[in-house]
Amino acid sequence: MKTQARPANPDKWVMANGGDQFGLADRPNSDCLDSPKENKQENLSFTLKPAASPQTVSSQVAASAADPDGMERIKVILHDRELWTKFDEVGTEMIITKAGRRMFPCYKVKVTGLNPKTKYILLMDIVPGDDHRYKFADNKWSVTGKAEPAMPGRLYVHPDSPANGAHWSRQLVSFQKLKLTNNHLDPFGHIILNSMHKYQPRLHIVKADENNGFGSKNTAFCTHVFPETTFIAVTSYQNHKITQLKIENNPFAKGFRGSDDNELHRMAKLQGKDYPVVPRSTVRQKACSAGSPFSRDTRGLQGSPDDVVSPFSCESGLNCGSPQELLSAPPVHYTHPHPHLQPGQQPQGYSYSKRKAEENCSPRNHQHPYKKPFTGGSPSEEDSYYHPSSYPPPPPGLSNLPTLGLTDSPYSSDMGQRQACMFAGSEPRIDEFNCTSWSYTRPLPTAMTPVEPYPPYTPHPPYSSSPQGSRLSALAHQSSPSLGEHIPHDPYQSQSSGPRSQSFQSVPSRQLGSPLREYPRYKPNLSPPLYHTLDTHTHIRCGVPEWSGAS
DNA sequence: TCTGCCACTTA
DNA sequence: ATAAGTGGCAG
Repeated sequence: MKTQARPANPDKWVMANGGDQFGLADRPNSDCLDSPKENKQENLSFTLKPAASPQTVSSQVAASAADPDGMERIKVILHDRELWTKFDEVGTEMIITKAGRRMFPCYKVKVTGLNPKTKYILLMDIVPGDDHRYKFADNKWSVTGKAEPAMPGRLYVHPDSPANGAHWSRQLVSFQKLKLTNNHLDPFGHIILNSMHKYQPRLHIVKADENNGFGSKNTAFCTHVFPETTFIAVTSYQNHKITQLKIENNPFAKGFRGSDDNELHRMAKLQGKDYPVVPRSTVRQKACSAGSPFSRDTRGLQGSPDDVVSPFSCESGLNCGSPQELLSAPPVHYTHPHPHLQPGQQPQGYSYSKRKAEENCSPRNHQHPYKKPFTGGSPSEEDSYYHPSSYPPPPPGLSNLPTLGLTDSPYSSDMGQRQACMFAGSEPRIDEFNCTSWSYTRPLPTAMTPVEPYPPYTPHPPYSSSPQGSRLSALAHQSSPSLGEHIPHDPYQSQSSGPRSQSFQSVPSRQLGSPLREYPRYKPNLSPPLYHTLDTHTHIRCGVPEWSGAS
């Protein structure tokens, strides 16, 4: 399979928050920025540049020389990290439905360190956290077997992409419209996941500058992973505590908030009774009283220090990996999947950040314990920004260009419709996920790497070592219409301003060989939103979506 | 387990 | 007003 490089410089790793056990995955989200949808299609094929070699572990400052693209200076702070942590401590569950379900908490990040004039594409993907299938019994999660083959990995390109650094930095980037589905034949471009499997969202920032455009040899990119965003996909909530957290925090679930009598009456009404009934939640909770199954052992371990910033991901010199990598992101996997899940695992309370230098964050990384205890202690740091999105999406046509960034204007008005694009990629796992943040670059297989079946899960996958040379294969995007969104602020956002600790982890770039696996893909043109899916092996497939206008 | 429908809420 | 996001529940 693929090689993996290992980190060249261990030093570089920065510890961020703890790593999770989960694999990492990241995907970009940006709601705030979301704009309306648009479609753009583009194919991208590009090669990644190697990031500069990581230099400093810690700060970005040093990065410049080694990091011509400045990818290492990019810092990403998870918005509303405290909320994510609350869920993570219990064992986050995300509902997946045939029609597609949004994530809650919503994945929003504050991105800093971008060159104001350089164009970037922000995208997310969600990779398997490990290769196990879980069950929830006795009020706790446990492994029941081996994971099913990964589905086609899809990428969700933030609707505002490509946009310049000033745009992305202006407000929170929200991936609010990203939806999760259990329909392997999903035609909407939603991210396809398997129920009762653990996943790790990952955010990728790809430089889409003309000078470094897609299509060209190297494309710098960096990947940020926030361990606290790991979750288990479910068709219905398993842990009552999660249900309660969702109800208490998601505005759309306000109707289920029991406070008061209202609830009793409501319940009674539902039950057709005249008299108040004890709120279900109450009942359930009692039943479930047990502590959360997930102990965050692992996760908890991840600990996030304060906020989670994943500043460095890029820093490592490599910052960037190729987009492909993204696509095929290696599964990261931590050794311990969830903390909760697996007992023996190491606690990740610490986060470490490594630089990508090494690329690998292999499990070995685990070694580095994160330091932080995971408390949520830190105040929120996140961001403070949020914002309306209003970028116009680029015209649909533009999008085709291979280069994402290049073509269009940044959020111009057209964007109204930008949409996120999905790419199908291989599914990487996070095995190594431990790393906190890192960026990687890896050689891409050619654009189309042959498809490989889903790589077996390896605890310590090898990573490709050299950051350089990675190239992206093409990413094709297509536009998809709908994704863009604006995001209102969340009620949840917290602001954090503090210095950030970065908690996120960067993912190693390994190259995975795994290209996208094939999958039945949905047809590109379908429905309303069109998304691009990219197969790895196929190379780009971008279907061009048309955008039908749907939004 | 998963799906469809329900009542409720936000946008 | 409509459209769409929520969890609960019955099947």
